[in-house]
Amino acid sequence: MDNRSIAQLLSETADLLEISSGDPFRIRSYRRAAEAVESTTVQISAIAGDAKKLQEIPGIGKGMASNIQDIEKTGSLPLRDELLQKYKPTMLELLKLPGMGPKSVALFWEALQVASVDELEAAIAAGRLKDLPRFGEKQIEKLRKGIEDYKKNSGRFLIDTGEEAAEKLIAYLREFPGLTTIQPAGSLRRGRETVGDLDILVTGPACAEDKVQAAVDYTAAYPPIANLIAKGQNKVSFILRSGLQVDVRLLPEASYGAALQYFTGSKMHNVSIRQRALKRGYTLSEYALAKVDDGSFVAGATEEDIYAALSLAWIPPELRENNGEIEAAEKGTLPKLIEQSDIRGDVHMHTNATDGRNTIREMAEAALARGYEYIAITDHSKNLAMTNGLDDARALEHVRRIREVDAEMEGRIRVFPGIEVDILGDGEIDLADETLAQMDVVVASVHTLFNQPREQMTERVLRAIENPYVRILGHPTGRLLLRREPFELDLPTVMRRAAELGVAMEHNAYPDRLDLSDRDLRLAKELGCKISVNTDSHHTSHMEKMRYGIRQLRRAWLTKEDVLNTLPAKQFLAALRPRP
DNA sequence: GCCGTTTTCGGCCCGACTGTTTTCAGTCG
Repeated sequence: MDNRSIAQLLSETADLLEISSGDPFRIRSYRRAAEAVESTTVQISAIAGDAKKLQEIPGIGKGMASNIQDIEKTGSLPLRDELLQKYKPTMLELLKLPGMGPKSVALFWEALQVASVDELEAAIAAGRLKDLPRFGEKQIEKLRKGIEDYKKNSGRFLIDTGEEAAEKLIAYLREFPGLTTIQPAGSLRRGRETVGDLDILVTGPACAEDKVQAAVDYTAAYPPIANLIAKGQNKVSFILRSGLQVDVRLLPEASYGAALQYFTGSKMHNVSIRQRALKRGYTLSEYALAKVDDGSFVAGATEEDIYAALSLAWIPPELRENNGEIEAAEKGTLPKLIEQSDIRGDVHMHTNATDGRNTIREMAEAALARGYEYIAITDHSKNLAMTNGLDDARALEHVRRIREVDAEMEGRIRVFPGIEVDILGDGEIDLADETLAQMDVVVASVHTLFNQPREQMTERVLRAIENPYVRILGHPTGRLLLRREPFELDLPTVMRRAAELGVAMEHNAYPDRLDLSDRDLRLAKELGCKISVNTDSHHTSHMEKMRYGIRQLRRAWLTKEDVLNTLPAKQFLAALRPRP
């Protein structure tokens, strides 16, 4: 079993323990172990036979090592099975609703025998929550909205989950001789935040009509398949253990480009493209672009051929949403979209001084290895007590250490001192101005403000960015996809003021918290609001998540010029709001 | 349940915020 699945089982056990009001420290151990398994570079299944080796991983002790061995052997662990006798697996789903924690899940179960999102929805509709302690009108309304939102998104997976699943499957398919080109299409290729299912296109000599059956059989034998839905001439559909549905299509080389174009979508883009084809006497299908009158082949081997035959420049998949990209492709005015290699620095990251995993030096080395020219270390401030946030004294001491590391790196990479401060309930920043004055990068973070009316929220954020030391507004929408609704914040007003003040807007690149939607990003550009795309890395390995942020920027038509951290170090600092 | 040591057990990141409380529980990061 892969690390992620093991981590998931441990984490589920922690959730179940919490619902059963188990020992909080024991619960934390399971959570820590889950995190350790997820973030370690060691492949757990490879060393599962050796309890000693397992215990070398920090956070894994004797008991946890034995739990992991049980997981490898049986696919579960005794404690989890035991708890699942008492509670239902669907209760874990309830925890995903905003405002729902283990105590509420336990309460609903004990008082109402409600154990799933559907049952909760029915209970709310029937007014059965009214007599419950702690549940007044507002709480019930919040839950109702939360369920609505959850249902809208459920069934979809975050892009990184989709991408990982795709990469594994592609690696498997590559083992089969004669499959030369294997590529994901659909929303994964378009770089959407979430994917509903995976479309994988395959071609090569082994996909020729008389040979394809062997490749189809091989695909259908992919070990992680939980449920094979269909196996036909050139298509295999299945559901993975994770619940993700996958469609693999094996196509002859001549129609590969047509298929890629067709299955990449989006639907609206394809409708427009096909209309355009018809106007020119062509018809476009997933097999080819052909003449309407005699059906003769025009193009199909590559996407470029097809677009060119329609007098269009090739359109990057991220733009294919029928938002003017076809007109731009016709006129030759498609933007040169930002690329990952344009990014020169990542200016929001944490170290083990607070809740990060690595030292300043380790973060700097990892960033250097990625080819960055600079980073900013922005650990948490004291308000986030749970992260061991820095008070003024510790923050200043941290600045000193960051400067030391900066010197140690001898110019190979710059390491800027910074901090991620919280915006408090009154719009104040939780550290003194004298402390902030020592920082190159002050990220004022919205993420601790919750559940507030839109006006109040907006007012506090506006107040916070008036602080002259604040240079970047962090987590501007506090958006955690599939988990919570976006903050109620008057974003245009905030962006307008940020633009006036020269405060940059952060776009968090992390897949589950891509802060700004395509629309938000376009709006920022329109309003002249500067954008910095950061990973908020808590571990050296998190820096690679930058690519998801870049995809999102591309979807919003942004170019290198629209993003601050494509600038060299000095210009980057100069482009931020001037310090008092 | 882990860790570190005091080698056998005690300590383990906690403060803000909300809604429903009439003094606080639950959730969040």
